[in-house]
Parts: sequence; C-alpha cells; structure tokens
Amino acid sequence: MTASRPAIAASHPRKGVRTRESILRVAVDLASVEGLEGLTIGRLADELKMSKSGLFAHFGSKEELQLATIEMARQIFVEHVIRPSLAEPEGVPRLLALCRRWLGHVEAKVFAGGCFFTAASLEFDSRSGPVRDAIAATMKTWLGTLARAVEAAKKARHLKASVDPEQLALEMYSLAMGANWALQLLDDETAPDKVRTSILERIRLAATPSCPPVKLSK
Amino acid sequence: MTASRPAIAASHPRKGVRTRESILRVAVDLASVEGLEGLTIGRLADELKMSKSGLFAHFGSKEELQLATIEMARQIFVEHVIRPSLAEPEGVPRLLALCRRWLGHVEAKVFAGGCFFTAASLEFDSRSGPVRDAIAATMKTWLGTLARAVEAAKKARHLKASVDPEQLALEMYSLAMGANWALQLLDDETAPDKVRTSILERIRLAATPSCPPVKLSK
DNA sequence: CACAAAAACGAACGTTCGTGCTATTATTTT
DNA sequence: AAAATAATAGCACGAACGTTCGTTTTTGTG
Repeated sequence: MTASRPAIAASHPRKGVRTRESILRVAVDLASVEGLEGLTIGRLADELKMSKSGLFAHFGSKEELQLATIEMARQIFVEHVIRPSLAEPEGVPRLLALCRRWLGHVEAKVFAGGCFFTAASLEFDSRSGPVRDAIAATMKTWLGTLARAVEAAKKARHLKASVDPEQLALEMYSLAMGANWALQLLDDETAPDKVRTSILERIRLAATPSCPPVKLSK
Repeated sequence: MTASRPAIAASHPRKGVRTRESILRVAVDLASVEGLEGLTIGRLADELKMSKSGLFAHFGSKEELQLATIEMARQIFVEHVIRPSLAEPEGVPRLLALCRRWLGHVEAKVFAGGCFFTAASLEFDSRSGPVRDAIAATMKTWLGTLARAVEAAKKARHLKASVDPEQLALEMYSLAMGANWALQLLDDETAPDKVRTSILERIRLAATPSCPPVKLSK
C-alpha cells in the first residue's frame, strides 16, 4: 500500500542502486576470473574500498550476490553481443553478426577472465540450486537465440531446408567456446581466427545459392 | 645415496601409496563436481573417513594435492580414451576412435561431474601458477594427440592434403566440449548424438575417396 | 617377537568465510 | 533547517579453511 516512488527517477536513482551497480560491475570481472564461488564478499569489499557489512547489506546473502552478478553479466552480454547484432537484417547476416560479436567480446576481454557464462556454466553444471538454474536459463536463451537466427535464415532461403537449427546452433556455439578455451588456457591467439574460418566454412556448406556473401569482417 | 628399495614392490606397494591412490580416486570425482579449488581437504577427509591431518600428510600442501589430483585424472583419461584408441589403425579410424571414446567417457560419466579437464580448464584459465600450468600442459598434449592423428590421416591419404591438422583438431575438440556442456548444464541428452553427427559430417567433408568408411558406432 | 619406520590421529593455530547486530554517518523528503 | 530514511561502518559470531605439531597406532622387517 505504500505509494511507491514513480520510476521517473531513472536518471536520478537513489544512491543505493548506483552503488549496487558499481559493485556488480566489479563483481562480474572478479567472478569471471575467480569463479562465482570464488567471488568473495571480503575480497570484493576490499576492491571497492567498502566495508564487508556495508556491501553485504545490498544483497543479504552470497547467493543473492551471485544471482545479481549473473544478471549484470547477462545485461552486459546482451548489450555487447546480442543487441548490436539485431541491427543486422534477419537471416545469415544476423547469424554471422552474432558469431562475430561473440568472438569479438572474448577477444576484447569484455569480461576480464574470458567468457563469463562459459566459465560459470562449467563451474555449476554439476550442482543444483538457484544459481545453477539462472546460468542454465541464460544459456538456454542464448542457444535459442542462435537457433532462431538459423531458423530465420532458413525461412529467408539463405540456408538449406535440410539444416537442423538446433544442431547448427550447438555447432556454432561449441566452436565459439573452443576459441575462448584455446585463447584463455593455451594463450593461442590464432584460435579465434581458426574458429572464424571454421564457422564460415560451416555456414557456406549450409548456404543456398541465394545466400548473401558469407564473411565475418564487418 | 640412500639405497632405495628395489621397485619390485610394484605389486605390493607400501600402504602409504595405496592410501594415496584411493584418496586421489575420490579427489578426482569430488573435484570434477566442486572444482579443483572447491576441493577441500576437510571434505575429502570426511568422505574417506580419515583425519584431515592424516590425509594432509600425504601431500604437504593443497597445491600438491591439486597437482596430484590432476595427474590421477590424466591417467584415468589416458586409460579410458587415449590408450584404447591407439589399438585402432592410424588414420581416420584412430581419429574417429578418439572422438568416440571422448564422447563415451562423458556419457558414461567416468568423472562424476562431466569432463574433468574441461571444467578445470575454465576454472584456471585466468590464473597463474603450477596448477594452471599442469592443466594447460595436459590439454596441449591432448590437442596435440588429436592433431597428430589428423596428420597421420593425411599421410594415409584418408584426408585431403588441404586439411589443416591444428584447425581440424580444434574443431573436433570444440564440438566435443559443446556436447559435454549441453549435456551437463542443459541436461540435453541429445547433445552427444548431435555432436557425433556434426563430427562425422565434418570428417566426411575432409575425407578423400580412398578413406575408409566414416562412422562412429564401434 | 621386537623394534624402527611409516602412517594416521587429535588438537590447536591463525585466517577467512558468510552473516548478524548496533551505531553512525549521508542522503532525501518534508 | 529539521525530520525521516537510507546507506555504510564497526564489531563479533561460529564455522570452515589450510597448516603445524606432538602423540599414538599401524605396518613391515630383521
């Protein structure tokens, strides 16, 4: 029944939410390096020159902090990879844009420790609980985005009718994960380009004669 | 200069080494679920109904325990995936065997939490130190094994001369990682078969007319 | 069997973890 | 400016962390 404040304050949010955001921005980077479980409240507070308890009060529990961190990472990911790709026309161009941006955000180290969600996926894939569920849901959505892009490319007659969207989506994301893996663990800077080549070849194989040019350079 | 005991005791190892092995066997499973950093000495001791200090004495430090766990995982991996594949003749058959066994060891949950090294890779890929180095070295060897198998398949005229071994090896391992990812995180039991299909298609594309039949079922 | 060496134990250390409380500042709103 | 509310700090807690140490038990050997 409390007359909740109008949301016009979007430009002048209360201090709390500004602080919360700056906390989460650091948390995302820290977690991408140390892992979501290795993300520690004391360490995070030090990094921000805050007190543990002051920071803690923003979340109420570590799990809540983890969930908020995942949500922030999701927003950053959408901003850097998905949203700009939606500017491209449906079909193969958009599909290629998604791949290009994904590989780009890994190379540009948008997250300090490589792809946030790939790391989080493998950290929590054998556990249970809300954190794992949040990661899984995010990744399911991402894979769905890829699959829908493939589906649209089929509808646009860019890709052959025989293409299985889910299969091709999994292939493309697997290759992208491989690039992240080789770059981060083996310091193989040629990996992203190797994978770019692989993805292009794969899509060319699935393309129809009426498909627009298949290349990744913007 | 100490007259070290003859190694004939291989069949009757001292109790210490037997215990050590049984510890590591549990440690590998625990680490594949909780991560190598989440692998805790107290938890491990409970699991084995040992005292923390008794267990600790076998390793002297947590890092030493992690390194020993990695080494044990490596041995298990070699035993389950690499060694049996070497029974196959060089060329595409051996290459396929490596893929088949890799996917098999994930499906069979040889490690409780999916592929041990994929998880460890992404946990440590942004850190430094001996543990990260051990993981990276193991994976470099594994990728090299795949690349050499491709190379041999080229020499045997099973694969086209235009194939880049490192590139194809990375592709195949990326796809395998994707299967592990989708199976573990999304509980997508169709993923391994999807990836099997992808790998077969990929190899067929690279195969020469003189290549033996490309299929994965043993 | 006796005896030395190896292995396992139990208790404790200092530190850090996540999480409460209470008090004290900062920020908004009246 | 005063009053109300939100944000932060300080301190303490119990538990778990890796690690050390001295003691006891187990094991293998002469």
